[in-house]
Amino acid sequence: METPTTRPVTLDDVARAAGVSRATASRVLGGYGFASVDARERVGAAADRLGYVPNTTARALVRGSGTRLVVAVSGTEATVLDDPYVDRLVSAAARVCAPHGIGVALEWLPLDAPAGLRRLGDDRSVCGVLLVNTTAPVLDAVPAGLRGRVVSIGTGSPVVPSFDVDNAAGADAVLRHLHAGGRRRIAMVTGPRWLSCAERSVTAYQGLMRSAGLPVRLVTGDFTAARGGRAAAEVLDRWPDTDAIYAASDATALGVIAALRGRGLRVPHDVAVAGFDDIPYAAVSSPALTTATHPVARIATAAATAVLDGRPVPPVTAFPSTLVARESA
Amino acid sequence: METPTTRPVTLDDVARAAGVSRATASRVLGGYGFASVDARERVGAAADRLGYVPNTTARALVRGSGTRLVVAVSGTEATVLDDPYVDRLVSAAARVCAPHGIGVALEWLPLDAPAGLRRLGDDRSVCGVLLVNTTAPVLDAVPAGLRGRVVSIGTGSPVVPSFDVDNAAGADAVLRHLHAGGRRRIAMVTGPRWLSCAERSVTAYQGLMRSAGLPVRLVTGDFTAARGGRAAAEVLDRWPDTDAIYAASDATALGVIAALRGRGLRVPHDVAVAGFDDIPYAAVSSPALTTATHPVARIATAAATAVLDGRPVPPVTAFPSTLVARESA
DNA sequence: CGCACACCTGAGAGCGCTACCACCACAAAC
DNA sequence: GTTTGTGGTGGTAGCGCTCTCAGGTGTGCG
Repeated sequence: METPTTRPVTLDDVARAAGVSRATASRVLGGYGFASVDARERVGAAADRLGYVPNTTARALVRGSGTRLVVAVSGTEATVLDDPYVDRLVSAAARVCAPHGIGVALEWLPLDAPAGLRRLGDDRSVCGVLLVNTTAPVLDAVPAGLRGRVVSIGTGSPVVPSFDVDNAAGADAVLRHLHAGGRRRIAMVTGPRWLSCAERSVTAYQGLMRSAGLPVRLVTGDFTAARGGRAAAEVLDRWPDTDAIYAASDATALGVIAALRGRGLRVPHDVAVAGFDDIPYAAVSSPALTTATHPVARIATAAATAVLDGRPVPPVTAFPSTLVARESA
Repeated sequence: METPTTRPVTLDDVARAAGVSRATASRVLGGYGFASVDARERVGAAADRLGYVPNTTARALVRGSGTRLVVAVSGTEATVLDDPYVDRLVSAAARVCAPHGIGVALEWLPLDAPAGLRRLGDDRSVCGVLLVNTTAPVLDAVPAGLRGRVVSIGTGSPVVPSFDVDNAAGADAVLRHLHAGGRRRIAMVTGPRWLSCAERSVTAYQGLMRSAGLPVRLVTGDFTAARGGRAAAEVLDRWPDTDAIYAASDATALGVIAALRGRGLRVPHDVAVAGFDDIPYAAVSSPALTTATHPVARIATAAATAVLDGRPVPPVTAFPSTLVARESA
């Protein structure tokens, strides 16, 4: 219990106090190999009494296991690091890693400089990498030394397992809801077009519109509210009779609604608006936002767990997205 | 450049390739002690050629420096870990720590079990702790071994330096704006009352109301939108003539606005609403939210930097909060 | 009694690195 | 000539831990 004020308690101290060798103490505390009941009890008691906390740094060194999980975020500019989506990912990963003595680092990995990946692979303190907002070429360039320790959130690839929400299903649910509400001239504000996970929603949108004989009205966005506002203006300028806008993110949808309101249009009376993500503020916006769920924390938790476990993972893990019908559509 | 496929490159490899001893290579790469120009060049070239990446785990072990910064979040229940505020804090800290080879862990530290702090102090892999949403008694209980490696975000204490937004100034700015807009029956939905940083806004509110001869109308909230909605109902039930509500967080304010709208009241015409934080969605809510800034990322960055540097820090660092006047008030 | 096969233990070799220390060469000062 | 630096270098002792390996002590069986 009482730390000797200055020097930290080591395994040697515990072993000495328990009257066994360091090896035995390690076996007991590590829970592997053989150990007599007597030894187990004595070591456990000594560890408790001395307040022993294993030095995970030393353990990681000898095991060669690494102490950090790196969340590598790509994108066109470093400001993506400030995205609430990334915040949520990092935070959930940090929560999963904490009990294992592993910390999370957040780095920006420019898409045009995948060499950074090699450095991560050579860095023995890195036990795994979560690739976010990346592209297939980058995934294909993952060095061999990193295989099995890296997963992608969003973009898929044959070489790196990916975790993401089922974008197509979410888009499908939202668009069917819009259609069921009588909307026929439905525009979509997309995410960044280079992002394959964002593109899956676009494909779903296009497929559904075409099969229903409805016009395809696409405007490119970037998931942000500001861009959503500008995109809404563009939609109305190009297709003034639009009666619904499907935004690829809730932030975008909120921006769309604000822009619509600025033009004197009522939501959902004149134009219905639906988003994607079900962020906390979707429920309290005016009008409350109709959207589809995006279990970001669950995705990050699963991805981090997969890397930590190190077991083989199916190439694609898709999390269901369900409709949340509120007022805006 | 070319990693020998299997075994990672160590300092020994670099030293051998450069024709110097490991000690010299360490000195060159570590940038300390003496080294001839010739040695510097040879070691640098060899390191580049072999693609050497220092093993920060080994470095941390021998230096006794730790590889993780723990964000310890307190609160009444574990769900505070899902707070967007915490996400932002963790993410910003992870970004600061990454270049130093340090990872961030997120843990819940129950207020009634500060013993967890001792464990963190005894854990040699922990290089520092960021205490979030904690209380003065917990801060006073910080073990000696942790002093100098722990800072608090929010709550202050004589023993642990604290970083936070200037709550009082922010509250002051918002309330003066409300008053200037002609509002005289201003209610406040507070944060959790046990949280001293939240209480600073309350004190500012009370002081301002009293000195202006206005009624004090307090309802307790918890920073969430859901609680904000219920609090708004309570305000209107108790004081139906309320003409403004100051919420301790933007999330709360959004909940308040939704509840007001549910009662058929117009914002800001019937009741003005102001928040605190200036979250990204404040600008696109309907009506756009009047609020005061809360530089969460800057606070976390400063706090993490302070812990990493290890230099003495002033007991209190307050970040300015400025009014952002929009439509809701 | 010998032998196999459990179960259990401690010595010790590192993991990759830093930093202390001894040492060398050479130059300037006594 | 001896001392006292001063720039440069290499040997090596650890940091705290895991895990292999050699060596115990028992028990069951031929």
